[in-house]
Amino acid sequence: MPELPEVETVARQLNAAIAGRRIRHLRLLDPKLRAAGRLSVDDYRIEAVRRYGKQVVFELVPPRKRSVARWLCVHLRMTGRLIHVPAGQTMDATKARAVIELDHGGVLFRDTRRFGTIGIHEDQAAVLPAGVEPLSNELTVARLKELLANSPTPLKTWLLMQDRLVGLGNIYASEICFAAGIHPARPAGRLSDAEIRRLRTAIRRILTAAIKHCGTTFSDFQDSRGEVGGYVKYLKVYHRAGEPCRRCSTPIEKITQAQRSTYFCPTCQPD
DNA sequence: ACCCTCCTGTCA
DNA sequence: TGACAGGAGGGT
Repeated sequence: MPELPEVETVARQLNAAIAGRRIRHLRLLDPKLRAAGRLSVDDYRIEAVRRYGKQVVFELVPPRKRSVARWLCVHLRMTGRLIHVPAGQTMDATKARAVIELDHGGVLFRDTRRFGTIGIHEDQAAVLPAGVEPLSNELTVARLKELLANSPTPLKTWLLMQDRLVGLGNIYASEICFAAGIHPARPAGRLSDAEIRRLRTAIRRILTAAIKHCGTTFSDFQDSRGEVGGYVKYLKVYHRAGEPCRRCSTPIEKITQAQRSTYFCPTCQPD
């Protein structure tokens, strides 16, 4: 489910709802998460909730001034959800892998496939993603060209590599290739300057629009308020195999790249 | 570049 | 019953 726009949506909503709250206790219910809890976050105050790459990061300040700040990092992977439960509402933890109990209300971590992870860190450097944030000023045409240089990897697969750009996943990678008019199998390092400019524009335009619509719900994404993402109706190619291209009516094709589905229009994205 | 694995649920 | 699903790490 969650790629950059979905994670951004959840982080913004949680920040608005619980910044300033104190964590009473982080309850790890799924034994798979046991390793996360070696550092405690109990009694820490939530200064802010932000997106780092695809992670939702709770920036924490310690209860006593002498001790050091901590970062509680949640990676939702495929099916993770963070649900804000306001004070006074009963927290149904039966399907939760973890519960963040706050001084007022709390947050449930639900995650059907249990791929999601929780980590607690004491230095921010360990939390910062390796790749470039695609919506930051860092992503100039020149920087993108540098990142792409010499890579033989097919463009769509390249877009999923989190040590280059962070935050893109399977849905938006296909959508971005379509918006840029580039075939997903083109070697990333062999794009023309004009194509690189189109690619950068597409990355920013699609992500910004998707954030504006609170992400994409394909099957089960829900934000922290339990609502679905509104970007689904804007998808041009993802999950539309056989359906007519919205631009030229050619049937959308589906191929497999790096064991994952890719969707594209063979007319709008010539080889 | 290919393979598999971690899990569970849903759909053809 | 098998294919597939928004992610990512590992191995060859």
